[in-house]
Parts: sequence; C-alpha cells; structure tokens
Amino acid sequence: MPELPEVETIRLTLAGHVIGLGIKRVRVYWPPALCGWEGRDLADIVPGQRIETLGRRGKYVLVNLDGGWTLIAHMRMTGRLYYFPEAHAPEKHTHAVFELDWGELQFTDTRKFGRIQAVPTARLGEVPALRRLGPEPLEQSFTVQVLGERLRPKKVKLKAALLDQSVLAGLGNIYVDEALFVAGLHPERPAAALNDAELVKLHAAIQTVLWAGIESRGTSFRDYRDANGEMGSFQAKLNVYGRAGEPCRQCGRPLARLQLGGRTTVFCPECQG
DNA sequence: ACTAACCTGTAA
DNA sequence: TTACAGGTTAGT
Repeated sequence: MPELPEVETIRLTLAGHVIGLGIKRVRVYWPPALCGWEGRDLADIVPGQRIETLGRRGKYVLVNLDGGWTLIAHMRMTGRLYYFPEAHAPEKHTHAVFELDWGELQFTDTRKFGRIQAVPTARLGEVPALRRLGPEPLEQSFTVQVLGERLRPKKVKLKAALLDQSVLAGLGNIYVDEALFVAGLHPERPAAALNDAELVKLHAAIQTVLWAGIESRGTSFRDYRDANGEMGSFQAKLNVYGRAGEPCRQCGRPLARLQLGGRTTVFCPECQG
C-alpha cells in the first residue's frame, strides 16, 4: 500500500510521538511479522533501547535505536504503524505491540505481507533489500542526468522500469501512473528511448507528484493510514489512478486501462504520447 | 517478461 | 464465486 509519500507521512507522524522514548517490551501476536538477526529474536533485542531517530529509505521506515540496532519496517500492501498514547487493545490483525516509556507502537497488517526486521546499525549496508535500492527521487543528487542513466540500460517498458525499486526507490503503482500522466508519457514507451526533453519532463513530474503526495499526507485510496490513524487526501487529486473509463481531466476523453507486468495501469491515450 | 507465491477483505 | 487490491521475491 504505502509508497514514498505514505511512508514519509508515517515517519513524520510517528516522529512527533516516539523520538526519545525507550522500548520496554515487545508483545508478539504473529511471529513471522518480525525478523531477528543471526538467531536472536527481535523481541529480545530491542527492549532497553531508546528510539533516537526515524529515517526512510524508499518505502522502508528506519527506526534507529541507541543500543546500536535499527528496525527496518516495510508495510507492503496493508501494513500500518500506529502510535497510541495509552495502552490500547490490539486489533484483529495486530501482529506486534512495542510498549514504550509513554504509550505504545502497534504494527498491524491485514494481509500479513509487511515485516519489521532488527539489524545492527553498523551492518545496515549488508541488508539485501536496502542494497538493491536505487536513488532517492527527492534528494538533490537525483538529477535529470541520473534519471537518464538509470533508465538507459533498461530493456523494459517505462512503467515497469519506474516500478523497479533498483531503478528508483519509492515509486509504486499510484505515483508511477500519476507521474507518467503529468509528464505526458505513454506507459508502454521503451524505458531506454526517452529523449532529453522527455527526461526533463519525467524528472519534474516524479518530483512534483511525490511532493504533492506528501503535502496531502498520502493517498488513502483504501487502507492507508498514518501513525495517528488519519487518512491522507491525495486520492481527491489523482488524475488517472483508479479512474479507468472516467474522463481525462485535461482533454475529457475516457481514460484507458492496461495490464503491465501484472499491474493495472491507467492512462490517457490522448495526452500520453 | 510473465506467473505464482505470500495473505485477507471487499466489491462485482 | 471470482476478480482484484497501494509490494516484493523467486522461479520459470
């Protein structure tokens, strides 16, 4: 579910509550959601450590602890990280509860795809999932030239390349479709074949769409909530995602749907050349 | 480059 | 009953 803007919003809303708090205990309701390190259980590793900072890499939330460990959380499709200022009865799909000095952090995930992993901070660089990630699209260092270099060697269609986290970190099905619409590019264009003017447009579109998503506190199309349980509002501003058959906001013609790499893709055949 | 797998819930 | 859902990985 959450893509970069949603994960960033989770990070920001969580930071307001948990920075500086110690973890007293972890209650586990569905053990596969938690991954330990070299045979040690996460629930045995983190108690006694204090939450120092919260970071993000692509769609991962990084919880930096002062005892030399970092928690890496990925929500996949339906994962949620909730903060409650007081003890709160776990819900049907709550898999772990982190009891803090004040309040608690709950990890809830209906579809059970999400995971939280404990890793020694000094060895974060060894985690395959993080190693694979491409550049952060909102950082200064992500230039038009970098985008071009990432796309040029790819033999897949533009949509597939942008969904690939090793090309760029953080885009998912919603924001790829939205960025392609804003850039006026057809999702089936070969990724390697964009000219300079098109790269400039795509680069700007990716950043515009991601910043707008963050500004709206994410897209709550269905399941997404921030750490306070609040919905985002970007769903009201979507141009194409979830709008197949509806009129294009730019030209009025009906939006088309396509199946690309197993993912539904919506675009405007008129505006996206 | 596609498909299945991992899961549950909801809508058609 | 079936199709589909914001993700990722492994195996064809």
